[in-house]
Amino acid sequence: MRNSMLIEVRAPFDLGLSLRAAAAFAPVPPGEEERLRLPLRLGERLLLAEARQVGRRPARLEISCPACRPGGRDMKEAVERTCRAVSAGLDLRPFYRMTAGHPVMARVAGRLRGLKPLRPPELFDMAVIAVTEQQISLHAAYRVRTRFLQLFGTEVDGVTAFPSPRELAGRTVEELRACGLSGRKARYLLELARGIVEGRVDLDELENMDDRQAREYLTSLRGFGLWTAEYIMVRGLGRTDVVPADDLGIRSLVGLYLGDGSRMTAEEARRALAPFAPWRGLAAFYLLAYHRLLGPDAP
DNA sequence: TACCAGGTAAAAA
DNA sequence: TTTTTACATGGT
Repeated sequence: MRNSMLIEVRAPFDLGLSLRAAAAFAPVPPGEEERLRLPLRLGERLLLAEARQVGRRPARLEISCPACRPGGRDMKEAVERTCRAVSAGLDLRPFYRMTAGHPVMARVAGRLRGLKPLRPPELFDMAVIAVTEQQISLHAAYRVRTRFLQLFGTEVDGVTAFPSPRELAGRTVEELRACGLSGRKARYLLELARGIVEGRVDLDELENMDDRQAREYLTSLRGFGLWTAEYIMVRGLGRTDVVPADDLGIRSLVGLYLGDGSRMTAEEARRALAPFAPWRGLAAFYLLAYHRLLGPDAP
């Protein structure tokens, strides 16, 4: 056994396309990167896993973890976590079958074949991302998050990992505000981090909940409203039927591609996406990715 | 300079 | 109960 493994993932899958789509949401020039580099927390250790695609049909990834013990339990977990991060088990074919007859979605899905949503390595990371993106523009949120990572993150082989809940829990509101978070958001994140450390909150439990339960659990946390809960569900948990319809970007985009071009209300966006159940979240994700990579705003 | 931007909870009415 | 308001940063 080596500390690198070949893993078959559900085809169709295009890692490079998925990476480009993920990168297109950040206000920085897209890289040429074809590898996924993923900082993972295994127990108290922070280590880097890498994945690159080595086959299309069947779709295969080579997953490596230099710091893992060859054949060890840590290697096994690194592979599992990496698979989860690339939505390896997601079967896109039923989604493609469903969109095949749709005047807009057929073209969108056809141009993005093999695109899967990439998930952050930890749900806590996703919670931080979601809270930073509340209300302010994505660009402003990105700047805040960059400072957050500079101040509180840890670098592993050139990739900056988010702080663990334990690492963040020892900070103060003032320290968090230094990266541009509002006092409110700083308190939300500290409250979450401390809740996790003290065992009152367990984000990993969300994996075992259905959509309704997860929505309820997340919205019971202070600072986590419906938008944040659904945003975390679709991006962090890979829930393919969940759409944060309150989201300004989604309302604009659904209006643009499935409506008359103007921004919809949340209710209109929900109605417009209803025909795509149980793939409403994936449909919205494909529209977003299409718009960023190939649409009028594409570079 | 304003105003808006992938919201939310708390205050005020 | 429902409706305002404060909050942070960054682009236009």
